[in-house]
Parts: sequence; C-alpha cells; structure tokens
Amino acid sequence: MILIPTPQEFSYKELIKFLSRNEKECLHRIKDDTIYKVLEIENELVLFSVSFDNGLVVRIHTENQSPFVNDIIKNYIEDWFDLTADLKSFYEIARQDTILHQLCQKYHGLRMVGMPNLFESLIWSVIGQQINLNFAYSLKQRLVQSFGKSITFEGQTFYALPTPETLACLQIEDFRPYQFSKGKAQYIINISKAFAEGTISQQNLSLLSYDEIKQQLTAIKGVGNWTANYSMMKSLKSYDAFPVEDVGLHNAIKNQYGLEAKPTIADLHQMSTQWIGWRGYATFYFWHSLLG
DNA sequence: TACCAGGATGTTG
DNA sequence: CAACATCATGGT
Repeated sequence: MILIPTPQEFSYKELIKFLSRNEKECLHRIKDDTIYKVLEIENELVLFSVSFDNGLVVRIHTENQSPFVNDIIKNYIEDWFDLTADLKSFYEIARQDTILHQLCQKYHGLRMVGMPNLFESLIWSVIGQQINLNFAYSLKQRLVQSFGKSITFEGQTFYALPTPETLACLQIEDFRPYQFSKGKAQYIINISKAFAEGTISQQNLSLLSYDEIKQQLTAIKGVGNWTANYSMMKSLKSYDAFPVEDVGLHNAIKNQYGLEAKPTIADLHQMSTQWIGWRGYATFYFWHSLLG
C-alpha cells in the first residue's frame, strides 16, 4: 500500500465526477469511489487502485518483477491528478473573471485530470476530432479492446493503452471494421510511428518551450492547433495551453456567460486574456461545468 | 432532413 | 491568405 498526501486544495469528489463522465471509458474504471487502472511498465501489466481516506490510498493488485513499480505508480498518480499545481495562483487570477471565479468556488479543489502519457492524449484527441464524444468513446473502446493488453482481476477485465509499436504496424484497412475514418486511421498511424521511431519523445519534448513543443507536435500530419494544445495541457503541464477551437469549451462559455450564440474564436481570444498563465486550467474548469 | 459533433488537411479562388 | 469540401457516423 502506498499513501500519497493530498494538497490543501483538493477535491476527491470532483475528481471522481470527472473520471466518471462517460460509461464507455475503458482506460480506467470506477467502483465504489475507487479508481482502477492498468499500466504497462517494463513489458508487464500493473493493476492498481486509488481510493481516498485523508489522502490517496494506492494499492497494487498484481505481482510484478520490476523494483521500480511503486515509485512509477506514485509519480504517475501525482501527475494524473495534478497534485503539485499551485491552485491558489490560479484562483487568484480567476478572481478577475466573475464567471470563472464562481466556477472556482463551486468546484474548489478540482485539479486538472491529465493524461501522464503524451501518446495517449494525442491518440485520444485525434479520435475525438470532429465527432461527438459518445461516438469518440466507442471508437476508443474498440481500439483499446482490440489492440491493448488486458488482465482479469476479480472477474473483471482491465485494459492497458495499446503501445505505439503495436499501432504503428497497422494499416488503414485494419481500422475500418471499427468505423474509423481513413483520416483518423492514418493520423493514428502517423503518431504511433513518430513515437515508435523516436521522432517524438515525451521526455525530450518536456525540456522544450511551448512554441517548440507545439511546432514538433503539429509537424505530425493529423495534429493541428487544437490537438497540440489539448495534449500539452493534459500531458505536459502547459497550464496556459489553450485549445481555443474546442466545441465543448464553446458550449460551456455560452452556457456560463448566458450568451445568445456560441463565442467566435476571436471572442475567446479576447475573453481569455483575463486567464493568461492559466488558460488551460480555465478551459478545464469550463469543461467540468458541462457535467453540472 | 439538415445540421452539428471536444478538427485537420488539401484544394480552390 | 481566406473559403470550401471532405471525412464517417451518431444524435437531434
């Protein structure tokens, strides 16, 4: 068992709400407010669970060979739930914007739920491009269940994210039975090859500036401005990365500000000047508002 | 039925 | 450089 202390501003309730947002989510599972997830570490699967009891309580349910498993899982969780961000600074900035300030009070302690694995966020955002989220979750489920490794624990099957090496070997036709468009299939292959061949490396990117990272990501065919910013905020702790084209953001802004129509891109650039430094975090809070 | 979904790319004017 | 067509399918 591993205990991870939580910072002062931390809401497990809002975390669970966000993680529970879609029933088809297949890369983690929630049962009785306990979170289950599988990671592939050094070619073996590790199943762990997280619950809350005056801090995060982590249990590892597999017997693994690697001596580093505990540390890797601990770091993963701190990254996944963004336990180190200085939320006070975000809340201070947000006070300038009445609507955002209200969301910060309503969801106090909500931390950005990230994707510690950059490959995962890129694949997920390509899947989500231009289609409704429910369909996107169906596509993700088919991809993960078809090409990801799995283990069974207490009668339930848990899936790990397919590796870049696995997906890089596929052809466009391999995706067609799962209702991926040719474009999405090609984009996923492109991203997988970039990781498998080492053209893109999360470790290398993490050392670069915002502009340099974005340039490298958008060099991959299929990764545009929205995808690059989405992945940077979810995987690379770019709290100011701003996926301004995001339809979910547009809807949330329209709802929260009581607008007649969805804001334009220009409107959003204007509004977001109030959130500079934390535009990604602000976006995450607006997304969360869609859940109620 | 037409239009929109957590967009990106390639082509056209 | 801006405007448009295309992608594929589920929902409204």
